Amino acid sequence: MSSAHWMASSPPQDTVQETAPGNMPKSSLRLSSLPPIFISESHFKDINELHRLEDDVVETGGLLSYNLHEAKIVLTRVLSKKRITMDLRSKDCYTEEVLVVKDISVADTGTDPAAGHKAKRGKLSGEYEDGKKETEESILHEVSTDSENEDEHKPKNRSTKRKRVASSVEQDPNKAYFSNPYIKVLKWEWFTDSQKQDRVLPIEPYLLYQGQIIDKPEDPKTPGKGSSFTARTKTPQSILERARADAENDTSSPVQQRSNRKLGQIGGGRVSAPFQTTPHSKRAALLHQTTSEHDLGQSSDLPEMPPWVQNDVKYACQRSTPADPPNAAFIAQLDKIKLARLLTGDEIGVRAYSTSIAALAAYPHKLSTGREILLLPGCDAKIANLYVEFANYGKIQEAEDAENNEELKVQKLFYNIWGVGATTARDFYKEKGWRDLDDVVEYGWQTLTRVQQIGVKYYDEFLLPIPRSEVEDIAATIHKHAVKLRDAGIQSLVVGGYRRGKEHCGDVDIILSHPEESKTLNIITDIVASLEQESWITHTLLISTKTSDRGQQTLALNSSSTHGHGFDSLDKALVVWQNPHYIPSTSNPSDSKTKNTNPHRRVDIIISPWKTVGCAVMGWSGGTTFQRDLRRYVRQTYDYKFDSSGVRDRKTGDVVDVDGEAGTMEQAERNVFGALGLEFREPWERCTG
DNA sequence: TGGCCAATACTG
DNA sequence: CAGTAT
DNA sequence: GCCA
Repeated sequence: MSSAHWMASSPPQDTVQETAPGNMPKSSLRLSSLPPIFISESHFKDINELHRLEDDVVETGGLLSYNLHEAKIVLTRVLSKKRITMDLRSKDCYTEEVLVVKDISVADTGTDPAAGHKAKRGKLSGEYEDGKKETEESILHEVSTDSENEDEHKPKNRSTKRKRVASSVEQDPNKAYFSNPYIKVLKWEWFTDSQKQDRVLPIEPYLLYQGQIIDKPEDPKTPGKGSSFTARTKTPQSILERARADAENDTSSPVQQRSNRKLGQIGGGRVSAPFQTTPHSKRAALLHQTTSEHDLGQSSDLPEMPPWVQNDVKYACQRSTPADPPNAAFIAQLDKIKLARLLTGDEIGVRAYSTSIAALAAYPHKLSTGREILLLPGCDAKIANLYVEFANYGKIQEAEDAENNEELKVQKLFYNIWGVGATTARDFYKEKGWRDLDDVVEYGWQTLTRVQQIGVKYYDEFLLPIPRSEVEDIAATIHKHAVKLRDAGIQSLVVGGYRRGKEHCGDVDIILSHPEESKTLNIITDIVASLEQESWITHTLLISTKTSDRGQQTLALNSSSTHGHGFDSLDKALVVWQNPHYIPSTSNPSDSKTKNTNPHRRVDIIISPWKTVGCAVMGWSGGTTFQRDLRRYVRQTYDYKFDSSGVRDRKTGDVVDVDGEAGTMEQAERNVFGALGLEFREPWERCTG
């Protein structure tokens, strides 16, 4: 359709590139006097749509070009500058932004979405003087400060919004633009809108980016990875890098240790698909079919299945799941695939792998055969096949691919920002075009939410594992403050990963309660304030006081009903914690009185009324799948609704007391297990992942 | 083949 | 309302 | 991806 059209490397204006005789446009729009046009394919559905649109442009006499070094106009659906420059670069077109566009009058389309602001990154982690309350506000101030002082690096300041000189009538408003040699990236809508109006619209409101073509910059070093921040960062890196490395090692070590080398290497035979899903009588068929040559020889005797397998017990809360199961290495591979599902937004996949993994984690024997897996709830042919591959080769291609995928690696980086989920991580990558934290800071700082800014700021520190002893210190401090604020009747318990026995914790979760209900009312606010005052809490990411609020309302309206507490959720505060007592290292006295380098920690403080504290403890102590299955179990067997703030009958809405009488939080939790017909599981048996 | 993995609060 | 967190 |  087009080869003739875009070859034009001749001067733009005169190349009245008439379209093929046949297709005269219905529109009278003529673009033939404009410079060559390039259409960026980003965000177009498929190549066909792109071709169609190219045809549209050609029909108007537009001079299509595929060479960015001759095109002066680029039409795109991408909106962010960052992404635009990336697109250009991918076509081997390196540019430098030119901010001032033309000499005469620059219209002020106050809405220009691309009036880019680049927040200077500069001070990231660890760079802030702690001073006292370096609260959220201070961050925001820093932000705005940064962004104001900045933006100056281009000689011509950006959109110094000059008022339009109402350049009269039909002077060509584009002329001043096309008199310069810069490449102009316009919103695609410029074309479609022009089509609609049958005239060449001023490009100005659609101008996203204007760039001057420069030589391909040398990149002598591209440190790329190793640290979340690239060399651009001023922050001293050694600590951060080590920190990150530690964190990563920690994640993989307990799992990877268990070697699988004994398993592999059965012949060189390729494992194609030993287990296949067949619509009917799938399982039976599978059990007899296949496997003979793939099951590593030890074909016949399977170990005796644990009771929960034999009895079709499928909820993770009904079985024991240790932290270091025999098949941890295999599970680690599945975790990689699961992460890929997570990052790509495949929630169903995440769910499925979580279930499979939980079952495998509860399985007490080292797997010997793919067939075994088929017996486990939540596991079927896919998982069995993955196991066979793992057994034969010691690795799983799909997992390796996921792990090495550049795009996923970057998205994972973003996902690890507190306050950034999979969707946003993908958005950062795909739409914004960011590739590392520097990009986030530099190009998007002001678009981040407050908590995301905090998440970025302490990115590395939040990834650091917290030793148990420090968890205990933090808990003791919180407990102490609670007692001070109320009385010695306060009880507290560290839950989360700590309670499950993890050596290193990702955060600290602590539940506070008091046998007297009135003593927990509004205590969350008081505790945060008190801890803030003593500088333990540096930021409050989120505080939820709904229960207390409701309590007060109920009390106000109905002063007689002290027990009318409809529990919905627990009061809680998610905060950033830092030990304010910095002990300067003797070896490095230079930073002695300089700054507190104690790492910032994520701490969740949860308040529970005593009468539901068992539910709170239970709801906060298990692994994710344990909790999920607990809710499913409770729904399925009783049609109740389990919540960390209590249990209710789904039909009547009535509160069901599962807590019973208890003197301690642990006892209360045991009561809940019993009341729900569950065998008690120690916290360290709830490591479902 | 469709449903599933819960439930709730806060933020922008 | 979508997104994220617990 | 598993299951009813």
